[in-house]
Formats: sequence, structure tokens, C-alpha cells
Amino acid sequence: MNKRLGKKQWIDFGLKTLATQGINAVRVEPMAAELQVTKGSFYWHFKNRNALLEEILSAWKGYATNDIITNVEEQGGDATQRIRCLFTTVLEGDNRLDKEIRIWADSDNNVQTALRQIDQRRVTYLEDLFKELGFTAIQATARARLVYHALIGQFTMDVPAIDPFKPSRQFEIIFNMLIQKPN
Amino acid sequence: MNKRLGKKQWIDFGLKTLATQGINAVRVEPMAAELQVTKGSFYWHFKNRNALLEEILSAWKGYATNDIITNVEEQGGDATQRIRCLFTTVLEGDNRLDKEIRIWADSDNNVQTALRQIDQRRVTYLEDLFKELGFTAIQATARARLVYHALIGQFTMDVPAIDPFKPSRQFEIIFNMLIQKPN
DNA sequence: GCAAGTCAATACGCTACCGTATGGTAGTCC
DNA sequence: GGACTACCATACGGTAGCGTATTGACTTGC
Repeated sequence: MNKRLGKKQWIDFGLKTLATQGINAVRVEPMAAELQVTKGSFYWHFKNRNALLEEILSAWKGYATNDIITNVEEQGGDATQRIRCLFTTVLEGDNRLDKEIRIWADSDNNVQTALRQIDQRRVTYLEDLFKELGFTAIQATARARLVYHALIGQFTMDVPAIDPFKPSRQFEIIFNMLIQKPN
Repeated sequence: MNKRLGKKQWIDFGLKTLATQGINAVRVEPMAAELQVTKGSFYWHFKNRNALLEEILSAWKGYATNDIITNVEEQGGDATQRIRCLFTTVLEGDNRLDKEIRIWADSDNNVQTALRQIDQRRVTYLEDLFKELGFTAIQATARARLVYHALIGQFTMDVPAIDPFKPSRQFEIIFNMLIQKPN
């Protein structure tokens, strides 16, 4: 048993706490208690609470940049398949961290900025997929935004991702709607 | 000049503070300072902070129940017009309060419950509109959810509601997409 | 014009947390 | 085995905010 902690453990635990209990629960004394150490440990690794928050944010940036998109691209397939893949990946994933980051962003400008960049990147990716399907720029943009906003909305209200009764049916309807060319 | 405060002023100011600075800023001493009184006033009107929070929540429930839907219904018109009206009303409105309520709900179960009810009501309303347009139940459900989630997503990321350059164009695209019958 | 009722100021104790200072201990290096 | 490093405990002082108790002051009813 390695009772001694490293900086990484603190950051990981910070991320976990953020994801499960929100940014307000990321406080040094309570966390120290849960980790069975005192804050003496914390202040050895970090200048102050804010330093931890910054580390947490940049850890998330790492995850989010090297993210679903990469994953989807690795799976390959044509645009239709990739869109489908992206959907299911997001819908089935655990989005609590993303959600809490979004909430955190409401009260912290650095987080806000980081989040916007990630959002931008994702929307652009979606746009490209739709263009690949033959949609015009503006058609692609409209669709990409609609989808992305819906995805965000989906998990900020934590809708049970898959309706237990009519599961994939709705998914297919929406999917077809998005893919259908206008007129 | 009426320097004396009533319960209502406190609640209103609470709502305002919530909308502009989030639930974390709804604290009695800071609010008292801004209102140019001491907390002696607050504790005369309320048992404790939580009592204020409850009042705030139920005030919001009032707004939210007697809400956009009522508004849209008053405007009248057929389903298409009403959907269009609902869209623009929401997109042009000030959704900060709704957003902060949603954030608040993340850390308070009562709020969560209230919010779910409102969400439910709104989605159902949308569903009915789509049914009125001749969609089957499941088609209507899928569309209603997609739209609602997108709307939520739209303002939880605070996307500039109307893109300054291509304003209504995207709106029309999405609108047509939603209204078009499958196949 | 005086009693009741309404609102507010002040002063206090309490908790939760931040951050610092200082000293202690267990491994590592030579 | 002494020095050095990495980590942790303890004790302390400080702040923000909650809630309570007491007193004061203005307002209205009679």
C-alpha cells in the first residue's frame, strides 16, 4: 500500500470529485479527509486551491481534445457511419464531467473560454461530416448546430439516454431527418 | 422613498441575483449589503436562507408554468405558426434565469424535480403541436425532444441567439427539416 | 398619544474553509 | 550513518457567511 500521494493523485481525485459532485465540492480540506491525509499534503503539491483548479481544467482540455472525434475517426467508415458512431458514443458515454465543466464555466471565465474552443472544434467536425454527405455549407452548419445543441441539451438535463421502451426507434427517426436532403 | 423592504423585494432581488450571478451568489449578507440594509431585515422576513431559496423556486415555478406556452397559445394560429412563434420567443428571450435554475438543479433535488416537471410539460406541448401537423406519435415525440434538447443546449452554452451574419436562414433550414414529412 | 405591530441595526457565537509556518518521518544516496 | 528529499501532521490565524438575541425606531389603529 502506497499511502503517500503524488500530485497526479490529487488531480485525478479532483476530476472525480468534479464529475460526481460539482466544482463546489472540490475543496481542499474535505478532499484531504477523503484521501485520508491532511491538507499538509495538498499544500505541498499545490500553491493553493486555484492551482489545483487550473490543473483540473487543463487535464480536461487534454481529454476533450483527444476525444470522441479521434475515437470516431479511428473507427473509420463513410460520413453516415461516422455520424452514427459519434451519436451512439456520446449518448452512451458518461457525460458527467462534461456537464460539470459546463456548469463550472458559468462562474469561471477561463473555463468558459476553454469550453468554447472545444465546442467550436466539435461543431466544426460535425459540419464537415455533413458537408461530406453533400450538404451545402449553410445546410451543414444548421444541421451540425442543431445536433450539437441537442446533444448538449440531452445531457445537461440528464435525460435517460436511451428510452427503455422505444429505444433506437427515435434515434433512427432523427437520424433520417438529419440526413435527408431538403426538398 | 420607501426604504423599508417587504418579503417580496427580497424574493425579487433573489431571483435577479440568481439570474445574473447564479445560486452561489444568493447569500444573505451580500444581498443585504446590496440592498443597503443589514441581515436583520432578512431574518425578519425569512426563517433562514433556505426559506428564501424555496420561495425563489416556487416563484420560478409560477413563471414557468404560466409561461411561453400560454403566450404562444394566446397568439393563436395553426400548428406551424405556433411552432414558429415558440421558437422565436424562446430564442429571443432572456434565458438566464432558466439557465441558472438548471445549474442550481444540479445540486438540489427539489429544484431538479420542479425542473423535470416543467420540462415534461413543455416537451408534451411540443409533441402535441407536431401531432397536430399530422405526425405519428413517435415521429412527434422524436421531433419534440430533438427541438427541446436543442433549445436547452442552445442557451446553456450561451450561443449568440441569432448569428449576426446569416440570421434567419439557418432557422428556416431547421424549421423546414422539422416540418417535412418522412420519405 | 400610546400600544401593537413591522422593520432594521448591532453584536455575538459558530462553522467551514483557506492558507501559512513549522516540525516530523520514511526512504535514498553516498 | 549523516544529509537530503518528498511527503505529511499539527497548530495557528484569518475570512465569509449563517443564524440568534436584543434593542431601537417608525407606523398604524384605536
